Amino acid sequence: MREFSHQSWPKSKAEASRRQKETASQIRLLPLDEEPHLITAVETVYGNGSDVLYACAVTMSFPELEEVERVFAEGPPGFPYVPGFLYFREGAVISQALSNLKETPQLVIVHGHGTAHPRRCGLASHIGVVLDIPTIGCCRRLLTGHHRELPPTKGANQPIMLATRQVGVAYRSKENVKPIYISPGHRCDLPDAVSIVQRCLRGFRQPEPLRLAHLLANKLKQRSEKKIRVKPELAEETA
DNA sequence: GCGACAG
DNA sequence: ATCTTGTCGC
Repeated sequence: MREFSHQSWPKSKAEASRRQKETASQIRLLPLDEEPHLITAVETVYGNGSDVLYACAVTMSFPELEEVERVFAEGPPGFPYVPGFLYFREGAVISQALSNLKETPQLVIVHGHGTAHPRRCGLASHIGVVLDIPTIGCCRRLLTGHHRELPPTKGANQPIMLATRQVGVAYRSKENVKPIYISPGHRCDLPDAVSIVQRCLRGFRQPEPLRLAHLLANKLKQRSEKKIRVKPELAEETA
């Protein structure tokens, strides 16, 4: 996939905020220009103690949802964790993982928000603009905005409102389970974002590509950190 | 000033 | 995100 164009990372929240406003002006929320055949999901997990991020990107056929490719990357965060500024923390390692893909997908689902963001430029939107690819943000928790309560039934949904604008959808992807939060990132609109995520569900809370990316990113992390765990009460005997 | 706050 | 065992429910 397209090579990541290196950027400098901001040194302050003010600078980061300014970058987001500039980037937001480049976001295009239009219907997908083609039915995707390949969908990639990318997810990052955090190392224990060590300051390392582990990213995994998984490509699946669509709508069959069979895995076709998995790639990884790891590296240091580019920014401290500050709610609203995830791109500057995870963007580099995510871009690196995506650049390892042999085949370019027609759409990328990012674990994070798209336009459901204080400056309407969440992780998914920023990744989409920088790499010029269609993206969707799919998140487990709300960062900003509000929505009415959802019935417990699968498929229930409510608009996520930011001031008077709808920036996404709270969607009950599984009965009696907390909703997921869907918002378009770039080169995709809200109806298409919701439709695609719906069609990626396979009985779990998270859409299948994201669920798999999460599992594999954690597998990479555990292999990389080679943890040796011993039950405390058995430590003496073992030692 | 206070609360809220993706990973 | 993570620290954390068993447990309740589909």
